[in-house]
Amino acid sequence: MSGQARSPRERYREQTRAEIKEAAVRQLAQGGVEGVALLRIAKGIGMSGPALYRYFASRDDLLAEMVVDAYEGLAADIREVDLTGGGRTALGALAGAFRGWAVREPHLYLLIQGTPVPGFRAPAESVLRARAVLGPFLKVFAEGRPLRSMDPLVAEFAQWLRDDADVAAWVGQWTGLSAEDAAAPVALTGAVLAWPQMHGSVSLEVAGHFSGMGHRPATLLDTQVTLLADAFQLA
Amino acid sequence: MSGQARSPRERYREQTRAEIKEAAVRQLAQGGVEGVALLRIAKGIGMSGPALYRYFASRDDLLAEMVVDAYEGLAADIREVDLTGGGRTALGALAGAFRGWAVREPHLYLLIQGTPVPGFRAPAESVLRARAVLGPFLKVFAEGRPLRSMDPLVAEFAQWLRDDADVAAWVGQWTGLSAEDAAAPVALTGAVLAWPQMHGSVSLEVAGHFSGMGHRPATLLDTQVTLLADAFQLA
DNA sequence: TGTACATCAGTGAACGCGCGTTCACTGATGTAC
DNA sequence: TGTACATCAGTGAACGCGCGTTCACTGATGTAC
Repeated sequence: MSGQARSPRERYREQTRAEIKEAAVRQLAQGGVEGVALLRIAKGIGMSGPALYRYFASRDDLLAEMVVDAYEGLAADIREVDLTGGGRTALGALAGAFRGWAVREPHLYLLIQGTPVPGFRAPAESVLRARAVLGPFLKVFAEGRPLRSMDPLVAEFAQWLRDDADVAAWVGQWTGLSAEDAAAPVALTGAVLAWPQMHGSVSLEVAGHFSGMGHRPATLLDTQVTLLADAFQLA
Repeated sequence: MSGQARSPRERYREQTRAEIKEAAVRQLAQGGVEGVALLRIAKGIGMSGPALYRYFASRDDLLAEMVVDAYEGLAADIREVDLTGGGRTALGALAGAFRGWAVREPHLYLLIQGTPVPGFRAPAESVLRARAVLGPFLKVFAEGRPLRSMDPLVAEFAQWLRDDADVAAWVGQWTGLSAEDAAAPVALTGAVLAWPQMHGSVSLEVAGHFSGMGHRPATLLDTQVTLLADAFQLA
């Protein structure tokens, strides 16, 4: 992560941490969140149980780090999408990257976007990571000219933009717009509307609810993207 | 359920079964699926643990019945929606009923539409119940005239309709259309597209992912419904 | 209406299991002089 | 370069917990004659 010179011990430590997290992800894939068990992880990588406490303060700590890592992984894929050209092409590419990551890491997608784990408080850091995921969508929708039917939703997001300086800063960072610009609430509305659109089909696909149905999930997502692009009259 | 005369013993038995399920739902609300524990349920209703085995063969059996009940509850709410008039008004009412039930019973919504429980196979019966939920949507979309951009998806669903007699029968039952009618795949496409649209915003709302965001979830859902109604040019 | 028997609801004890976490410890690795 | 000490990684034993499920049983309720 940092470019600082690290001692062999530090290098080894980080390597072991990574190994533990990899084992945890493997267990997540097999048995869901409840299947992530420290003792079994330890056994899996040839350690005794208590040894893990050298690396993570508790099971919840490990889970919290996995959540942050997952958001970061998704955000990284989104970040790599080429936005030059903008418009509905860029939107489709973003949505494709979103779905691509989710299909590749279904258990991780469900970890961060699925049923919340009872008693487990998501780390505050994950909100920031979630914003990194949606950021590029802001850029695309800043060029949008929404249909009249979007007005009520745009109005609500405009209000939010006025009330919440953090959100305004986030929008500004990705679009260069200030909260007063008329395009700012449009960008925000588009991005936040894109989220449930994508989540709708992607989460059902990843959870297996489309099994036995005669359509390609990608076609479904493309169709949803088109609806959205039309509503914002993207080029 | 049936109108048959039941002995006092049978009445008592059903009453106890219901009581057990109510306690299970209460635990589901508190601690998620993993929080549903037979021993704790028993304690909650003043019974000893093993007594529950008179009523349910296993924990999975109880869970399976809860899933079916939940689908039935949602389907019942949907069924009561007044569809006279049709068009986007009817669609909005259906979507509102869908969200209304989910918001009222968030844990049940997550049970049937959220992250699948690892190792737990959903009962086959639940597929039928799920179709009961989507049935009324078929009726509304049978009147739709989809935009060209819907063509790829409609084509895939038309193919499915040709391949799967069960689905064709289901569509016929709600719309009176045969699989050859051009309107049949349109109805199917609309209903199945409405599902992820609604699920997208409803599941994020119910899972708490909208907390701290400055919009009314109902407005978001209405907007998604409008996109859909436009795409099918509903009256 | 009364009696003999079958069915059913419910109990308490016990099973084996895997879990998260703590503790006192051993031995290896790094650091200061 | 060598020695004394501090830091760290890892272990084995043990804790208390709650779980699903089985078993042999007791007592109440229903049924047949």
